[in-house]
Amino acid sequence: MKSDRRLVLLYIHDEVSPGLRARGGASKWWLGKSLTEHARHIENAGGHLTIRTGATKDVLSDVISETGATAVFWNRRYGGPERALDTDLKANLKQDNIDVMTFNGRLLTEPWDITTGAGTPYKVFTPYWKAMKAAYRAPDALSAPKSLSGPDIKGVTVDDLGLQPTNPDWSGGLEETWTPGEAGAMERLSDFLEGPINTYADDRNRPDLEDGTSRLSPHLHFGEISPAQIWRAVQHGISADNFDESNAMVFLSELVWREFSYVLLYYNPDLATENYNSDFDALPWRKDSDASKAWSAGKTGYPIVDAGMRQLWHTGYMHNRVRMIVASFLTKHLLQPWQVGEDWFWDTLVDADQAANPASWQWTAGSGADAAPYFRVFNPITQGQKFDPNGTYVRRWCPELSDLPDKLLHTPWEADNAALKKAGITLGKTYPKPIVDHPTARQRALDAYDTLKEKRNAA
DNA sequence: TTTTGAGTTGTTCGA
DNA sequence: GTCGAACAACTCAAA
Repeated sequence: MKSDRRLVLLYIHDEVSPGLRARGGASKWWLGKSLTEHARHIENAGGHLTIRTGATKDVLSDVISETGATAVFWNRRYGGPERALDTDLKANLKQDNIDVMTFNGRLLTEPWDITTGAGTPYKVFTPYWKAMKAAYRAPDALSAPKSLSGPDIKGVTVDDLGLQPTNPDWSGGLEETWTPGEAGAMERLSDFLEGPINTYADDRNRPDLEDGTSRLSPHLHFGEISPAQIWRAVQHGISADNFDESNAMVFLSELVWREFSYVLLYYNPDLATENYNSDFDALPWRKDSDASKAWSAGKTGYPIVDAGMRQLWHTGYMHNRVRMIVASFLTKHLLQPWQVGEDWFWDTLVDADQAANPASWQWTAGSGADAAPYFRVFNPITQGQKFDPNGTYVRRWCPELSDLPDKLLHTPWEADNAALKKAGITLGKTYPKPIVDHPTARQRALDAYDTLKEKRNAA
């Protein structure tokens, strides 16, 4: 690029173009923090981030006429409505003789790059993962531009976007949990690489451990760190013998699950609303808003489930193991449509992602790609005992159960009156009775899922 | 074209 | 307490 060319750094806050899914509350909070950080970073480098609101098409055309810009650059998006908008935008700009260049800033590879031998997109994770390992080499990092000078055109402030919650401000727990922005992301990565990566294969399943997982998902989602950076850092560590290779590869495989979700989204734009496997259209969900309300409020009476839902509400995050447990509980024990859970997560997760969130919900429900077999119904009691063996996680998020002995912590309904009294618990008052009986609910789920089999056989 | 082996994360039951 | 088998059948991916 010629050195006399100047750059307008522009963020368009577009809430009006058709088809876009409105951001959830937790996502808005993170976005606001992240934009503030990003703007500060750019100011420090001598540049300026311009923020505008409105339809992307209109904003861009204004900015082009104000500045005389001759080219526009952006990173590609993969959701259906986003692709339609971007394709249209590109065509219009080209018609006006504006150069357009788009880049992959979000993924390791484009969703269409890695295909089966037959040229079709992968639908099973393991062969996709093998192909990715064989094909992908992280590019070397480019150095940051020396100067970011550009015209300082008018825009709005981050505050003007109204992204922070007020009345009530529920963001305290998020605030104390996260450091949005590139610096926070880099710190998370280096902390993770300094130790936890070497025990990742087992410890990633332990919600009671503070550092079992990387917790990079929201940073990845908002582009504060790229999967290529992570891949490169991990590969370097493996080559230098700094990391235990098998543990490190499990971590990379999780990064590739994220890629796989984007393949699914790219080829299935309705991923967040429609069953990937349409057989599931016939599944007799129960529509029970009391049940789903108890679930989202963390009042099911199953401690590991409630702990997870409260961690989510408080911090905008839930440990991955617990996500599977609560998702299985909602879709199987309570037989609520997976979309109900997907929606709730969309609103409350700081890492809510249009590919990973629906892909994971569908995986758990059984309707997704490479999904869990229908008879796999997580037992919320044994999962709690296995992965939160000392009850640290449950005690943290359900403090009203704290004084129960470890042995009863995941089954408070089995405590006798003396034990309950000693722990200061009144079931049904200070902590709910189980909303469903596990064996009964499990059987009900298996029966409901069995009807799909019958329908298939009849067809 | 046909065949073959395999497929994220579990639970329960009975020996 | 531990261990292996059953829980289904289907689709995918590659040979």
